[in-house]
Amino acid sequence: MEQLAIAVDDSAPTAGARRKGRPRPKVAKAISEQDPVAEVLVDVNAAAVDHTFDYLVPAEFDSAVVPGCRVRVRFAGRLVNGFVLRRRSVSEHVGKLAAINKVLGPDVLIPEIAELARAVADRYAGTANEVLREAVPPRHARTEAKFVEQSGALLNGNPPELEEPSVPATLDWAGYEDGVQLIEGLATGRVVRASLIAALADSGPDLVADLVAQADARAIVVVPDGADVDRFAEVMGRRFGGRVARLTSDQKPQDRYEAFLRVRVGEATVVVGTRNCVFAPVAGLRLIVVWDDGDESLVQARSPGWHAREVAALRSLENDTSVVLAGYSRSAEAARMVKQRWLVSVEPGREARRRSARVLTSASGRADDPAAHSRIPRFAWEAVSRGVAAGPVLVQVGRAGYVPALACEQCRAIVKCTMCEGPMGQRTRNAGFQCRWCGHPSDDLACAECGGTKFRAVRIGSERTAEELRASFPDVPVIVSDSINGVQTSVGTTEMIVVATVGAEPHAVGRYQAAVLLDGDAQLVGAHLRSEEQLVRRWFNAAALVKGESDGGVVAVTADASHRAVQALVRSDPAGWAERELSERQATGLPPVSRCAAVTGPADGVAQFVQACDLDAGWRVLGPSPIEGRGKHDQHVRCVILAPHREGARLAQAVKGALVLGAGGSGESRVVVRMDPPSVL
DNA sequence: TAAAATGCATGT
DNA sequence: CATGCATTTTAC
Repeated sequence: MEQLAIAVDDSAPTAGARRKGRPRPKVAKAISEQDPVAEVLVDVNAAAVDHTFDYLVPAEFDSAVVPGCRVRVRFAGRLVNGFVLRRRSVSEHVGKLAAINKVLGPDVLIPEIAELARAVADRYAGTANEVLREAVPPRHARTEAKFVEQSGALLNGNPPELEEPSVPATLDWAGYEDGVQLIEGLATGRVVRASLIAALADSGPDLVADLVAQADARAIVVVPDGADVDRFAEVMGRRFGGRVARLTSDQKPQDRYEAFLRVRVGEATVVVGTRNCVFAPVAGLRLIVVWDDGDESLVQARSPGWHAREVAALRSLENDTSVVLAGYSRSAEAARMVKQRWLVSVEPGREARRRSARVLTSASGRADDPAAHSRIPRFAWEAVSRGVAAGPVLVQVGRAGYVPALACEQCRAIVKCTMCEGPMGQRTRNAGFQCRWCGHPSDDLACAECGGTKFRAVRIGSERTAEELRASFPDVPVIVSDSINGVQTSVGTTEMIVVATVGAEPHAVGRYQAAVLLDGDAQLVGAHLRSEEQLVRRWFNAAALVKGESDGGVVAVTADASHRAVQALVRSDPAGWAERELSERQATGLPPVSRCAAVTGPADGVAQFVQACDLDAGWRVLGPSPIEGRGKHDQHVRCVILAPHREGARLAQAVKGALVLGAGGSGESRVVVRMDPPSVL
């Protein structure tokens, strides 16, 4: 083939600097002989440009332009980054091709992840770019240099020597129904997909380490937050040594990129991290574990809002990788997957369940004496008092602060913020009144309904709970772990009372002697679709922090003892609870039985958008209904489109189609579309 | 998304 | 028929 020489405009766009009559110099650049065309996914976030564009490969970059490398290209007049996905001999594009401007480092995006990003974008009606931005951490050139040979490629091809993983399982898997099958299935290299409910007495990291060991120590472990990463990575590190890498969102850019590259070159094959690590390019990946998949931090915050559980499922399908959703409870989604037989259920048998703490409810103790108008009912109080004689005691509360919500003493109306309608409260004992949403302070508060100026607390926060406990147990240290005082990740074995908001419970070394779960009733009535599911999840997570019954471990729940959520805890039966919850959602046709698209924005924009979607006649459209006015978006509405789960792909396609046509609008009239948001209704 | 291209009402 | 602003189209 003759050498291609094409006039290439490679000068940077210098606006205004160009003078008339003197055309910009065009230099003829040599183009690669072999496969001169590169398909580039440009980093421009618009549904309409969510596909590759062809560029010419200058001969000087011939060896560096490989699938998966980052490049800089001229697109629509500006220089943008992009990933090379393929090289080809010819282009289908009829117009002129521009040349790649610059190559930014080695191939960090492996084909498997490029395909996964595409699949995730399709599933969520988003773009591959917005997925890749989080799947591949930002480049850090100095760090990268350490991993790159002179050729400009990652030192690949000669995989590093890895120490053999320690293989044996350390826990009693026979105590789990179908536990042995799970372990053996992994060990023999089969693709297994399971929903694993951990026995409250077993440690999560130990369980997961067993699974990882069976999978050849080629695994990804996704956990909700940084504290979990530390706990899990420590145990993994003990068993798999240098093969473990942490990949979290709170790492500094260098550390994060270094960990990523250690995985990319095959030096690390066990990844423990927060949600983004589900995209880690582990060589020969065998298993993905998602821990506590009901936790909403596993949902990507930005658009398109993918869930690590779903990404893991897609990756498992595309790549024949085993997947285990594990935790002390079971999400409604996991229950659905079990029901569909896509996942097998692995749960503790009778004996294993018996090793957990004893659960006390108001039905199990003596009735309260009438004088007790205290925050903590008598039976729970006794649990604290007995427990704290022997070790740390956890008190789980619903909200942070002193008084999270106030009501007018006369008319009982909840006192709302004059700026944003948010609930007014007090953060600490001596603080003034302040809005919990927007922080707007108010010294002279008056009831909006009747003008009353006397109020009573309708909710009690962590701060005031701690105050009561300090008064009752003057000799015992009481610490608070919440968003105001800071979140404590662990406490020791000494006697103390730990007041923590849900999700902020420190782990106790050697576990708590007792736990008291307050505010359950309040969380059960505010009923959003998922509030009960979240509560059950938090209860089981808290119960797993407590010693077993044989060591005197006690969990006291103050919520209505007849409620099925409480019953699930008493019987230690999260699977049964999830199954029942699922059949209830089945009856109402709500997620996860259906897939949904939530469209939010100004009323006319939302209506136009829904109109523009090519909806199936069988799908349901809920709304538009006004959304809670926080700040200035109070005119906004929301429509929810519901489709049967099996038609989810078509729903995403319909929504994406409208987005591509620009039906999303722009500026003030822009609408936001989310597939399967964690909270509908 | 951001620029370019086209459409369309308004004004001389 | 020019001019400004809105809408649509295109980007390699």
